[in-house]
Amino acid sequence: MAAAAAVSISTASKALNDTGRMGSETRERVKRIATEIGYRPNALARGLLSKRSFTIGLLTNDTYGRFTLPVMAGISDALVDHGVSVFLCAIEDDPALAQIHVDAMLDKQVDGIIATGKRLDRRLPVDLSNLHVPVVYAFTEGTQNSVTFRSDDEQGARLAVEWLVKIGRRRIAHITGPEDFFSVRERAGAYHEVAGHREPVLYGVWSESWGHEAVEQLWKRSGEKPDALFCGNDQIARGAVDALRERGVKVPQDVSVIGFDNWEIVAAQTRPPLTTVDMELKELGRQAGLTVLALAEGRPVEPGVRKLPCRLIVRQSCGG
Amino acid sequence: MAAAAAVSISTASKALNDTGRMGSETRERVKRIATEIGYRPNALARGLLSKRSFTIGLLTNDTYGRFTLPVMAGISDALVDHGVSVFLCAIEDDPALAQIHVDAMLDKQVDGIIATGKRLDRRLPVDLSNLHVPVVYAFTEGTQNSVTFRSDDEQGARLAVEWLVKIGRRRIAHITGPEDFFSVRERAGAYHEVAGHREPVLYGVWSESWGHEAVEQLWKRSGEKPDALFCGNDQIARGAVDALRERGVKVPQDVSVIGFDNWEIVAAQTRPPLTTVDMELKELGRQAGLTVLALAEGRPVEPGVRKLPCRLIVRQSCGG
DNA sequence: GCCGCGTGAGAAAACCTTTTCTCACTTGAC
DNA sequence: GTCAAGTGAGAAAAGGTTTTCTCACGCGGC
Repeated sequence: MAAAAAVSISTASKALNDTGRMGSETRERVKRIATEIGYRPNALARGLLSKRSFTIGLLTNDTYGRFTLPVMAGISDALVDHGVSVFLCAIEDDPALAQIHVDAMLDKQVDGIIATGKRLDRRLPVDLSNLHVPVVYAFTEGTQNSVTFRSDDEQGARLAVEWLVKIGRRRIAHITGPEDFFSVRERAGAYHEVAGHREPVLYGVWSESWGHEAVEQLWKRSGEKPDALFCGNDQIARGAVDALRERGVKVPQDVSVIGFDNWEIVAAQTRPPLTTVDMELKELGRQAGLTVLALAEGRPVEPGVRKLPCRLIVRQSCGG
Repeated sequence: MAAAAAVSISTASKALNDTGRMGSETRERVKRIATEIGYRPNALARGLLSKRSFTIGLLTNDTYGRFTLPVMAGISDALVDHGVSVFLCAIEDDPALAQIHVDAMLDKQVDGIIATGKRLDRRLPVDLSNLHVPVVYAFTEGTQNSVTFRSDDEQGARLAVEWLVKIGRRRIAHITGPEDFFSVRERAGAYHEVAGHREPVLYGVWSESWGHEAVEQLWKRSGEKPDALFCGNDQIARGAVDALRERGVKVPQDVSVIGFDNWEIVAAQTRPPLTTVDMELKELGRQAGLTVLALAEGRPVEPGVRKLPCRLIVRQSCGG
């Protein structure tokens, strides 16, 4: 204890926290000695008293990290300035494991929990609705009266299709993932609104090979070919670009392609590099982090779903 | 406090922990009431007394998560059974940020720290050598007298090249990353030992386009072409496979290709799917986790570098 | 009938902070 | 010279748990 090294006991606390009444020279001396001996207050003891552990739990079922990592980076980024640390709990869709992690977090007196996933329209396999700590949902389905952050897929899709229209494309096809994904339906809806119904929507799976196959289907049909492809994610877009190259169709001269996700590793390595929609997941995480913090501190937060805008990342696959 | 609900104060503790002397019917009653009211001991208070927080810190500079995520999954997997939670601290090669995170972890009385990175031969930008908590290094360069876990890249490369030899390939080329990577040199060394010096090693960067370009170089040369490519990672392998396909060279009929990393997203989506070397990073994380735990509990652990064996994942890019 | 021992359960200290309360001493005013 | 006010600093409690210590009671043995 720093007090031992210096003078007293409770005086030390007041000196270090700039509280209480005391002579300025005493205060300075205590502070100096504290830094000299490298004193660090025990956060456990402090937390015991203040009921705040400066710790939050992050629950995710996204083992692969495609979506979680940027979200997490944002959360950490936002909270580190407030002295808050993050427990990472990967639960892999296992309800029992999830419960174990939640219990461990609660035991450790987390100030709040952020639940995140890999899909907007799925719940985590654990019920967080009646905890005595605040819960915020990020990129996963929340409960009634909760605060939920998600990307605005409709706006993102609109951004992409409007861009294609703006650069003069008229026959825009949409190759995307499984129709039971909420995001897929939202993006397809925006696509229809902006592009009209001149070209079909091809639903499939989230893989390069589907992108490849979808292009085969489109180009085998009679009639005019599309002059642009709006793809449901970057992997599909990449498969599509590869298929076009194999057919001798030039990207972006003959066909413009836009992806979704801005997954650097795919989008930037595609030839040509993909223009794509970024969901700004780091910003999403940042806001989620600040929101749990607000709730933990008792500041009021309006419940509901917050849709965060996407951003178009322009690379070379569009031309224009 | 459960005691209030039941009978006494310290008796409750003894009842729940199966310690002390007391009537079995009292013990049972306390336990029953505890579960009824959903009592959970406060880990902060417990940690304050026991000097064990059942918390460890994971420090990483791998923002992208390619290597860290499996390692982390392994750590979490190993420690969750022991009631240990993990603080994730992403530090992005920023020494100041790293120090902030380390300080926060120490304040929160972590029982130990695991440092992990994206490269075997680089240090994290923060000195962890004189902390009063145990430190274990995983997939990053450790300090003198520390415990360090790493993949055995030499053995992994040997596995790959021996496999190629076994299926009858004789002109095996090695396309890999920058020579200043320790892993690159180890893998190239093993390659030379097993394959001899009949084919060159092509050093480049960790990208698909380099794999693509390297194949161009190899096939433009006069003389016999390679009948197998051992690539330094899956991205290079993928670029190589794409280049071979464009040249009309059949994989695996004409040329066998092996990658490194078993990065599912690349290896499994390549056409044909890549045979590759898996570094077993999850197992590496698991062992690192158990090791900090051992150190935290005061059990002796031999310092030094532990090399963990890689495993060959056979898919379709090799034939044989 | 008395003493000692075993048994069950509570009291108290300790862990480390923060915060409130109290006390002693100084100083200024009348 | 006395009293009030003000100032500096320490004492003590609280937070929730574990552990050690103490105490009261009942029963068996002599």
